Amino acid sequence: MYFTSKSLRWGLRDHKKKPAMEAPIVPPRSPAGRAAEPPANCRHCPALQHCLPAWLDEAGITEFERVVVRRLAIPRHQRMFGLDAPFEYLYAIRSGQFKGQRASPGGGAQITGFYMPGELLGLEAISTGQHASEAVALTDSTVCALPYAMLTPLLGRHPPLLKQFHHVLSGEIARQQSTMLLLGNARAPQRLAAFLLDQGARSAAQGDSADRFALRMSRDDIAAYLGLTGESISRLLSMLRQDGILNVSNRAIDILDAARLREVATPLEPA
Amino acid sequence: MYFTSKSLRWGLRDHKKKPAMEAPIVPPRSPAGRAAEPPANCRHCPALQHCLPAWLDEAGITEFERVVVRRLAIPRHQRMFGLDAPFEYLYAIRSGQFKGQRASPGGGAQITGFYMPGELLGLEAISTGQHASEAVALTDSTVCALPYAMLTPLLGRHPPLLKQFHHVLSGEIARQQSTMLLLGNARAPQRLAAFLLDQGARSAAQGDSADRFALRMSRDDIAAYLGLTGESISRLLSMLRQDGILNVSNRAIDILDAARLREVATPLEPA
DNA sequence: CGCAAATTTGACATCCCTCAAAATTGGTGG
DNA sequence: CCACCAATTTTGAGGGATGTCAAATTTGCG
Repeated sequence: MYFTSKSLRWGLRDHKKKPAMEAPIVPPRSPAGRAAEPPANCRHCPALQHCLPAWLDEAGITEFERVVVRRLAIPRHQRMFGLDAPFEYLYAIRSGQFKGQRASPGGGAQITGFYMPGELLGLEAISTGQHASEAVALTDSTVCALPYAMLTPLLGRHPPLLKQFHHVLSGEIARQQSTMLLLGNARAPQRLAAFLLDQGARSAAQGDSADRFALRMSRDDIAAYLGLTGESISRLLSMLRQDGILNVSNRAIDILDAARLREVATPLEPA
Repeated sequence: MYFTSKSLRWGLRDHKKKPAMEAPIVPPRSPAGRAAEPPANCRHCPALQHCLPAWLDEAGITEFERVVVRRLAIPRHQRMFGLDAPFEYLYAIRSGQFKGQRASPGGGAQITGFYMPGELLGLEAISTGQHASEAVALTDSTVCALPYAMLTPLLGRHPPLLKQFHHVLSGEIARQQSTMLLLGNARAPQRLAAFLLDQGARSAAQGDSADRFALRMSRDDIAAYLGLTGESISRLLSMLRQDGILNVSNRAIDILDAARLREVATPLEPA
């Protein structure tokens, strides 16, 4: 039988119990109090070229730095902002890596993206003034907290800043569309292959190798991003290894045959 | 066996052949040439309160109208902009409804959203200067083409416009996150129930009834949005009707038991 | 009124989840 | 530096949700 009536009540997927072992929430309203870091210095920031002030002139950068309240250190596993927290800051990643996730009312969670240095976190909250998702550090990280209320007037006065801000917002929309395409149309092997290729490309964008990199997230994180289970990720990685496409050593990935991996990610059309 | 090696080559889902029967592409570079419509008049636009100039003062609206080149009529099934088209305009929906979709290299397609009056189309293209997705009218519609290059300087001079623009961009990010949550975490009945509730809410936001409305899109469109097949949508609608939750008459939906529909959309957690 | 397209319904196949247990890794204290 | 334990990862067996294929029915449009 198909779709029995009682099947309507089937719960969301939610396998192992979640110990909710996230790090304690840090009060988001006083980021400056968390770490006595030196004030931001964009000129020497390794992420500058991917960040908001990328195209600002010297005077603009100086003004921008005055707005950037302070650099923050976020240890691994710590939440930077939580669900339903009031929106006050955008966070620019200076170093490290984050995951963005949204909880479902049924207890599940979807990871909406992984974020690298130069990228902005919290963009979804501008609209409602409340964070609809949360961000968790995957590695020890540093970020710059940008008070949105002070950022806005700057945008009006510095066209390059405005342009870059819109570039970032639009890029996030485009990236999420790609993810939706994966979630809605691709089978599991294609999802994972596309994910690995994307991770490689991002690794390259940060100046590292495109086919040798370390995954910073767990199998379950990858699964929650791709709409699969951790077990499936594990099985698929084993297959790719057996096929000689990858070397996998725990979280270290070595792409041996990128061409074949691309074939897995993009199957040919049926003749 | 599980995930056999050759299963890696499995194609993307792609059921019935697509006759690619979309309407002919209208050259996107000269929207003013398509229809000899009167110039835009935001003050009397039914969609004003959801649109960009919502919070502008009189002088601001006048200036904004000078930027809005012209109103366009887009007949049902016509594509407004296509994949890989160069980005030049944002399109504000004045009346009607659109679907946004992104093609997958394997021949499939994911519908990234349905868009109502006052909403903006083409936001994903700001980042790269190329449209990564396409927009197709679900009903005869009218839109306003906003040349992005002329819009930008206006944003810097009118803070309410800038604020509304960011509200729209951020809202689109948040909406897509919700869709990803559905695609990655929810079973088919929950996806459809959530979709129907959302359609009802949007109907209400346009001033109509929240539990009596017409779906403007086909079953296959709903399926392509929810990551399912048209057959599944049909079956699920039949079940909801048999359970007394809905009345379905072709594309007319009548929600009889909204409380139960919400239960289907949000199953209780396992004890 | 007639035909193409959309929808519904049925039977069957399969992809991937669920449950379970073994193996490995990483962090921590001695 | 090593031992220990928790967390993560791997692997296996089996079942269920939903896709695929096919045919019947209804709807929409000229």
